[in-house]
Amino acid sequence: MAILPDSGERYLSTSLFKFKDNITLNIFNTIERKIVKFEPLVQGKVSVYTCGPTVHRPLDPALFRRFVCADLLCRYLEYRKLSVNHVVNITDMDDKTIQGSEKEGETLSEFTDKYIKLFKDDLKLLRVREAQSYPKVSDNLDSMVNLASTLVEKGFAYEKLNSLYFNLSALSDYGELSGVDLDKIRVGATVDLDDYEKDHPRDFTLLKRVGLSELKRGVCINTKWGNVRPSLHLQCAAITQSSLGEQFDIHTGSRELLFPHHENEVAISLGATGKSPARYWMHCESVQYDGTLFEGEFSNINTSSETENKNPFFADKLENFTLKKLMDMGWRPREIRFWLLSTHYRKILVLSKKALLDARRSLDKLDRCVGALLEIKNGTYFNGDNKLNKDSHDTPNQTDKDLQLNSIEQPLEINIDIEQLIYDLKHGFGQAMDDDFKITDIFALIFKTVRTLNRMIDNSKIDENSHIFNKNHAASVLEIFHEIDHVLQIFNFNQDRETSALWLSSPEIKKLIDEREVARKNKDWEESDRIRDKLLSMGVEVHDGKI
RNA sequence: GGCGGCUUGGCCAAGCGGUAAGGCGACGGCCUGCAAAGCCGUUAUUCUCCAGUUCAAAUCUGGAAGCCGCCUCCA
Repeated sequence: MAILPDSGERYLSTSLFKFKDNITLNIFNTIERKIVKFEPLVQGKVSVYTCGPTVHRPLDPALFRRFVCADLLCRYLEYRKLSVNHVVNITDMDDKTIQGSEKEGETLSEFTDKYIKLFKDDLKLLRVREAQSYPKVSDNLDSMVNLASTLVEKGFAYEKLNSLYFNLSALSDYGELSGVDLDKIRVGATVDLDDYEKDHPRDFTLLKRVGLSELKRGVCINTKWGNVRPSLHLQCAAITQSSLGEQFDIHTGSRELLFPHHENEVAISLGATGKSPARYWMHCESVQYDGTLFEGEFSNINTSSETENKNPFFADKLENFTLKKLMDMGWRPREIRFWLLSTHYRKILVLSKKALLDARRSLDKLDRCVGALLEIKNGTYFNGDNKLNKDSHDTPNQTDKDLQLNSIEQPLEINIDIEQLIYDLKHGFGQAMDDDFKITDIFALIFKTVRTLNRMIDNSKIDENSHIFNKNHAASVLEIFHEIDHVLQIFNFNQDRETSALWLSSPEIKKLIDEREVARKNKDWEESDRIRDKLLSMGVEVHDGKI
């Protein structure tokens, strides 16, 4: 008689084991300010647009977050068997890239190509799924000019001293996305209005006339309004239209972009096509730096304000932490990805030494569990020879009655536990992701699972016949870990210690282990500890059992 | 000045009307020659504060305080 651990629900309805084909994904839609059910425009397909980087310097943590959040979305949509078309624009023609290239004495494309490569390298390191396309602004200038023309024809844009501006007074329903009230904003808070000749200070730039140096370098478009360059707002609006059409599914970006950028993208679209470009808007929150990343390293430095100003590290701002810099400081990209995912995307994420250390320790714990599973699966589980020996000698610690009970009841019950564990993991993962990507629920679930697995492994004699935890169990658990890792990309399934066989095949390591065993048997602790340190420095961890 | 967001243990972080998930850290125990890892146990009568609604509030309502983002440069 076995006890069903879950009241038997999954035995009654096997369909619970599989996800339904229709989408039940719920996401927070910024424009509606609530969590809504996601339904793609075209059955089975999803179009996603993410505001890309300006390629004048390497990515900073706020950008990492934007792309890792978009990655989580795209990977999950694919996990749910939807075909994803992800477009990320690249701003390679703006004030910063032009100034940067001038400073470096390079052509614009020489300059931006370097940073485009860096951008893609960083994304790869952070295990971000490659987008379907990365259209460059400089390759889409015609579509921008065409879009601007349409706006002029429809009365939404006007020319003033060779620049083109969007006429906000022509659009009645401006502000729906960000909720701004045009009558109450403080105009000129971040812009020097003297630089512009707009009819109304609220109007925003579509095409900006270029200066003489840009004209000489040919970094401009010749239009009927003059030699100009597209504004950021026009860039994104034109690229979404030319690559995804007048309307697409999901527009993602960071909170900072909501106003004015995304609001203006909507305005351009409304003016040109009468439609809002994206049906769903997803915004991730900002990243903040708490100044602790170099704590300890410079503890000897006196922290008076004068010293702080002199020490470049104390002055470090969030945007100075490039991926390379973080890696130079010893943080692995996987740890950075884990940190980026560890906070819900709509909450502020803090970059701190503690946060990264937490990520590291959590991943270590996960890796150890996965490492053990891999070894069990491969039949090379090596928890110290002693433990295995001990176990094989210790078995008859039970009465005949116990053995009888075990052979009949316990195995069945424990097997069900493994199935239950896998079911809970898969089901819990889908449920949490469907509920606006409740990633913290998933991490809680994973670590709960790890503890359960450790307990099973601990209490089990690992061999072919183990009813509690054997090769097949390990393989099944690894399979489900693999499955959810297609989305999360945080597991490490290629650990060096993947097989103890690898160590044991190394004569040197085998010899050291054997030597250490002899030393331990002779109670020569000094020698034993010395060998242990040596093995550790070679990346081999020994876990002792009883002598 | 406007709009929006946040405030839960030492730290991170769930919870969204039914009596505080999970992780890290710390402490105690098991295991060990000692460690490490793992396991077990302890670690918030209480959720920024004050009122209110309710049989019942961290969760709803009203008010206060603190912190943060954005306000048509750039992305």
